[in-house]
Amino acid sequence: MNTEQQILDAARKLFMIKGLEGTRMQEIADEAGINKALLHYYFRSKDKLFARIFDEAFEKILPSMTVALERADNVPEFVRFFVPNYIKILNDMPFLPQFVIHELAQNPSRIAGMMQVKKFPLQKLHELLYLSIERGEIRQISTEHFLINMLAMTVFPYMARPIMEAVIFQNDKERYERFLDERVVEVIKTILLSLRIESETNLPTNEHSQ
Amino acid sequence: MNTEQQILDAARKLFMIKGLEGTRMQEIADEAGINKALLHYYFRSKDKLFARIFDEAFEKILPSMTVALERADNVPEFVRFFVPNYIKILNDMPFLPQFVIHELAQNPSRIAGMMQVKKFPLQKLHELLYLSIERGEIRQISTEHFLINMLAMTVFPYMARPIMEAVIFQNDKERYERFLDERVVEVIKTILLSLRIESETNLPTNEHSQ
DNA sequence: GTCTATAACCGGATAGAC
DNA sequence: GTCTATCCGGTTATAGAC
Repeated sequence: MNTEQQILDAARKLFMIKGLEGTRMQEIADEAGINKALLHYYFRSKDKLFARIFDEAFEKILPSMTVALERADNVPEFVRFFVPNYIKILNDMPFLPQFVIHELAQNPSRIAGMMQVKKFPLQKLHELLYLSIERGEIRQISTEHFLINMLAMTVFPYMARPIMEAVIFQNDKERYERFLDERVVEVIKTILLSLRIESETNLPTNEHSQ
Repeated sequence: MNTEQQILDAARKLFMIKGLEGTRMQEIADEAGINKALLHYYFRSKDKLFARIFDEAFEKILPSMTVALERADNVPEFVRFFVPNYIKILNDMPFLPQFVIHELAQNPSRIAGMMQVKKFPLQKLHELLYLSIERGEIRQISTEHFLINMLAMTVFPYMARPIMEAVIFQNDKERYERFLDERVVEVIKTILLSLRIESETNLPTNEHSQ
């Protein structure tokens, strides 16, 4: 396995949890099993290495929404496709949202150049939602509140894990893992019920579980 | 106004957004309008000053739940009391959750000594919820999922603001503020509907709004 | 209590041998 | 490409005058 990739893996692991300022170049070198000077040989500076990791992380945040919208013909279909797929990403990279948000809070300009932000298909979701509302299939709700509600319930258990695991689960890691496994079903159920789609009360329990 | 308080105010403001590693002692001194050496005179070290701010912040996270539970005789009452009160705290300190979670992710042991964690009245909420479920007033749901759903929808719009404001609201700060104002009503409505309390469909819109 | 000056340390970056 | 040794700037912390 080549050195550049080892560095990127080590940097990702550390930056994700400890952030830009909290991570030492020495730590990255140790984690990658190489010399500190090599980091500069491959990436010139800490800032450049970080930018690479951040951009790569940001890439993973938005596209799954686009995919889910392309495949869905109605709101329940969208929810049932989006939630399990997003949770799959979160299981792979549990610190992703926390990382991106923390760094964006310090340096909002990082988001400026990102193309995906402009391409974000909010309009597509809006049309899907309002078609359903006009048909009387779901209750009146704004696209923004709907989207934030769904994202919140999906993402929050991962972001807030340090405090939730301690306060609610007395630091029982395994119980928290099991709790996270239940989220796919629970989030879909809660979202659809809150839209008052009565016929969706009985949901399949494992079709989308990982 | 005394120097110690000025220092604490400055430190809180900066630590909240930039974190422990991201904040310079010089910045805190400048913000407080005093000399850098005075920081050490009053708090000995950066770590000790930070610990003071962190503990004080953590204090604000849990108690409002306890209060809401003490005053509530049933689930809708609890939700209607908790959500607006928590949002009031978040409006005062929008970075509070992000701050606590980020620092807890680096150093989970910070939570170890906190008494409030052990005092957290999960059992009380559990009893309230299961009484309602047995009475057939609300659907079957675990206390943990219910609590996380409510917290997620309440807290997430504040935590994720940097990315949500950019992606969904094209960095329109005022629109985001208005969106946040709508959350009290929207979160209560979504939670109660998702529990299938049909009679709660029509909610008062301003009783608890700030 | 508050300041200036400085010590002590740490971390990112570079030079240069191999 | 990879290493050791070193530089240099910045940051925390302290000494000591007022």
